[in-house]
Amino acid sequence: MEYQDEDHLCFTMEEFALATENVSSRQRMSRKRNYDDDTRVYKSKNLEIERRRREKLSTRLLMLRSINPIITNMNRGTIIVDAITYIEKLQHEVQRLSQELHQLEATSEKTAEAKVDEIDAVEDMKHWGIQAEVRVAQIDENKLWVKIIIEKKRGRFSKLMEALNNFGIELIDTNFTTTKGAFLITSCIQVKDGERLEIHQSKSLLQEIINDISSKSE
Amino acid sequence: MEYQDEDHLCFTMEEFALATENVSSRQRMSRKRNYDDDTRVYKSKNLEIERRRREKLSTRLLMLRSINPIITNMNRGTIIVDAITYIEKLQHEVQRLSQELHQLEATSEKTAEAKVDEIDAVEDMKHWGIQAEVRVAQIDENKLWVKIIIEKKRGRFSKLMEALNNFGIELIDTNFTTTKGAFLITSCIQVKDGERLEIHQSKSLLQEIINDISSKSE
DNA sequence: ACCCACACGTGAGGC
DNA sequence: TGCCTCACGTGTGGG
Repeated sequence: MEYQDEDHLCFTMEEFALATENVSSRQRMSRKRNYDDDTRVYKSKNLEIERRRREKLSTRLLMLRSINPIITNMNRGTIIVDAITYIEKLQHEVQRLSQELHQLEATSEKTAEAKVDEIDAVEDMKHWGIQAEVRVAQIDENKLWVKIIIEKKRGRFSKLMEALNNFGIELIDTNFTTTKGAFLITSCIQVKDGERLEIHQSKSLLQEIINDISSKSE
Repeated sequence: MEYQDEDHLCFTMEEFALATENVSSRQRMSRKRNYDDDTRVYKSKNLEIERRRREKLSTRLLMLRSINPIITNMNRGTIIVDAITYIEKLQHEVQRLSQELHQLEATSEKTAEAKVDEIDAVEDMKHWGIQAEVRVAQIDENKLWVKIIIEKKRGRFSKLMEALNNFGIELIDTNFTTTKGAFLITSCIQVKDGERLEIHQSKSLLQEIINDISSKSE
């Protein structure tokens, strides 16, 4: 835009030489830079190259200025210092965000990790050769802790609930999760008042119920 | 480091003038820049100012180079283009991180927001006249989050499971707890494939189911 | 020898 | 007016 044309450049060079040396007796050089009939005029070889270099650098500075939103001045120096402050701000923001994200992931990844663990457990179970797992532990005289893993099929859970209810087993606290291809049920169950609770019997009963459900839904 | 001292600078300037004009008759200028006894030597007024400006700009460029870790070359132009690419990379990283964070927050905040939305639904439930509480929030296009509080009565939970199963509702994750006189069920449910999921319909359906169960077990 | 990048001093122009 | 920034052409040193 404010670039002078070639002639004016040459003229400026001449003026520069004149002002530098204050020589008035020298004849004026030709307007065309490529003329070399006048051997007094020295033309540097890397004139255009230097011109391209300056142009490229200016373009890059303009690009640098264009991508950061915080600009205080159009100056060549302030472009750089603005870029520096912007880079620092971005670095701090990245650090803050990654830290925040990491912190937030730490809380929500526990479930994912647990799920992954369960998936692995299910995979291990398939290696183990049995599709259903029943574990029973006694909590107190009429409470049991139960863990059940069965194949995931529609309606099995409600049937299991119904069967347990029919056998007088009451679920106190239950946690029920589906992972790919399996139900995982952990529950604290309680037998009816008056009935005696024996861990092996309960486990057999649970296995019978599960077998019944599995055979019916096959 | 490769900065020449003042004397050499002056000498370079003299050499530059000599080479430019090829004047051999002129006497050599003094080494000190501030001498002006030789009036032939033209000294621009903004020489030191320009020198400070260049020095400052060079320093800022070095600072700009020092804060970005990715440097391909020591060149003045590559410093700028490296800064540009680094800023772009930082911008993308900030955008990615914030988006990820926002997305992660949305999963945990959606339930809260939905809960707030459903609170007035719960208020409507009191008009319905039954002690049961049903809250429904949408997780994604075919998943709902459900919270149910009903009176604790034997077999209600299994009946509820059965009813839900009959209506094509599948329980993915369920947490079931009995406290004094009540069942508390929170569950992530999923409708059958092909069925469309509408939150108010699902809530009405749940309310009907619970109402039916409650009336039958009265 | 060439090429490239940089520093230099200076004029032009804007405020 | 002065101050400040920029573009210019050139010399120079390193590869």
